[in-house]
Order: sequence, then C-alpha cells, then structure tokens
Amino acid sequence: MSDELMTIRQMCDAFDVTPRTLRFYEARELIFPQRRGQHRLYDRRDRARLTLILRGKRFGFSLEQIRQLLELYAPGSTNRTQIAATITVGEERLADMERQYAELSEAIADLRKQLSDAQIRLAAASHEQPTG
Amino acid sequence: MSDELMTIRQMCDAFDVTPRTLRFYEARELIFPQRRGQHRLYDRRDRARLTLILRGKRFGFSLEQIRQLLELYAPGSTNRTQIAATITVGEERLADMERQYAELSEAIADLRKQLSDAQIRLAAASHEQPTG
DNA sequence: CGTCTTGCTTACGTTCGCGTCAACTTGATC
DNA sequence: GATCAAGTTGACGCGAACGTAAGCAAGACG
Repeated sequence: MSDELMTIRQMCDAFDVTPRTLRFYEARELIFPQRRGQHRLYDRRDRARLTLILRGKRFGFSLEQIRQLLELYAPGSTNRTQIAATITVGEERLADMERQYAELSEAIADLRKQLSDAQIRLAAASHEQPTG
Repeated sequence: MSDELMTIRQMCDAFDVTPRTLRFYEARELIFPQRRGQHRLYDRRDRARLTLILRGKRFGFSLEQIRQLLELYAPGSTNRTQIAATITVGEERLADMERQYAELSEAIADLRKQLSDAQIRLAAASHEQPTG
C-alpha cells in the first residue's frame, strides 16, 4: 500500500491538474513535497493541502489568500503573535465566505425566477416560426 | 429627478468601478449605454445589468459567462431556439451556483473548526514567550 | 480668448495562473 | 550502451480583466 507517497503524475491524475500547476503551487509555497533525489513525492499532507487549494480557487480566492489560509490548517508555528495573525486572516476569509454564501442564496433565487420567466416566454413563442 | 440617466463619472462613484471598466464592459457587449453626442449615458437598465455583472464576478464567472446570463435578464429575443439556448446556459450557471452553495457551506463549517482549533492553540501558547 | 474639466479613442503595459517549449538528468529497458 | 519515459529547471507566451498614458474634442468659465 504505497498510497502514502505519490509521484507528480499520480497527483495529476488524482486531482486533474498538470505537473506545471503542482510546480507552480510549490514555487508559490502552497505545497512542499519531499524530494527523493530530484523527484518530487507528495504525501497525505500535500494532498490535503491541494484539496484545500483547489477548493479555495473555486471560491475565487487568490493563491496568496489561500496560502495564508493554509497556515491555519498546518500546525506550523507555535509563535503566539503568528497564530493570532493567522486567526485574523482566517476570520477575514470566513467573513468573505459568509457574505458570499448569503449573496449566493439571493442570486440563486433570482436566477430561478428569471429562468421560469424565460420558460414562459419560450412557451409563448411556441406558435411562431421556430427559427430566425 | 434626473436619476434616470447617469454620466460615466456618476456610475463610477455609484458602483465603485473605473471608467475604463465601464468602457471595457461595453466593448465586451455587456452594457449598452446611449450616446448624447460622444458622451455615454447610463439608464436604469444599464445599472441593473452592471449590478448583475459585478455580482457574477464575485461568484467567479467570466465576463463571457456573465454576458450570456444577461440575455436571460434582458427581454431581447423572441426567437424560440434563442430563448431555449439562453435557458440552457442559465440552467448550467444555476447548477454551478448550487454546487458552489453546497460546497461553500461545507467550507465554512470546516474553516470555523480550524479557527476554533487555532484559538485553542493560541490559548495554549499563552504561557510561552509572547514573541519570536 | 485661453484653459479646465470631462469624456472619448487608441494602444501599449500589467498581474494572475498557468501553458508550452527547450535542454538536461536519471532510472529502466532492450 | 543506446534509447526511452518520466521528471527537472528555466524561460518565454498567453488570455482575462483591467491600468495607464497619449492625444483629441467639446462644453463651461473667467
């Protein structure tokens, strides 16, 4: 069961990203795969981080914002002010997400209404020529 | 009450965007202000569209996706296949948003947990040196 | 009349998040 | 030992979404 360590190719297949992407994230210090010689090896931690990265991206966060958030998920520092700072940015992101959550709820309701209106227009247009 | 028509400057102030942005959206056919001579004038319709554009952006949609969505909000075409196509893309966007909504809910719960864990670490670090 | 402000067009510059080579190493295989 | 696949490090390229700067028009104002 060597599902502990994965090569870059396995990672790419598993997460549907390209090698370039993984190296890019590493360059931006979002993940830190080990090296066996020259080759990168990704462990469970790296995979967890990548999951969070991709999730964060889907919410529209920048890689830098995500990097800061990842510190919250990593038991890295024991420095008091560091932890406090990390918490602060985490709370900001949380606020962002909560705002987005509320707005998304509205937007979905909105879009549903527009869709049903359009369905009506579609039905009304049924007796006209079917093409333009 | 000439709140019916607004200049580009008034729009920028109202929506916190730059003139460049408004002209850019126009070039991409997301808004269609009237012209008085050379000057652009924005009416209620334009403002509604801009609101939707900015909202869409916050959800991570591209301007092109937003442009397509806007057709749903504009009583533009009476062409049956056109309306049907518009509905289709609208449903796709809706699905996107619903997925995002669900995932966001998870992510928020997740982040809350990480934050509370971090608070605990912060408390635990209290008796150590307060700086590094 | 000059000039100030507001806006216009055109066009090149910039940042982010990668894509796409090129050239090299390295371990495996014929 | 030649080749081949998999991986590596640069370095440049690219599309999206604007920023920025140059140069022109046109009404307002002293």
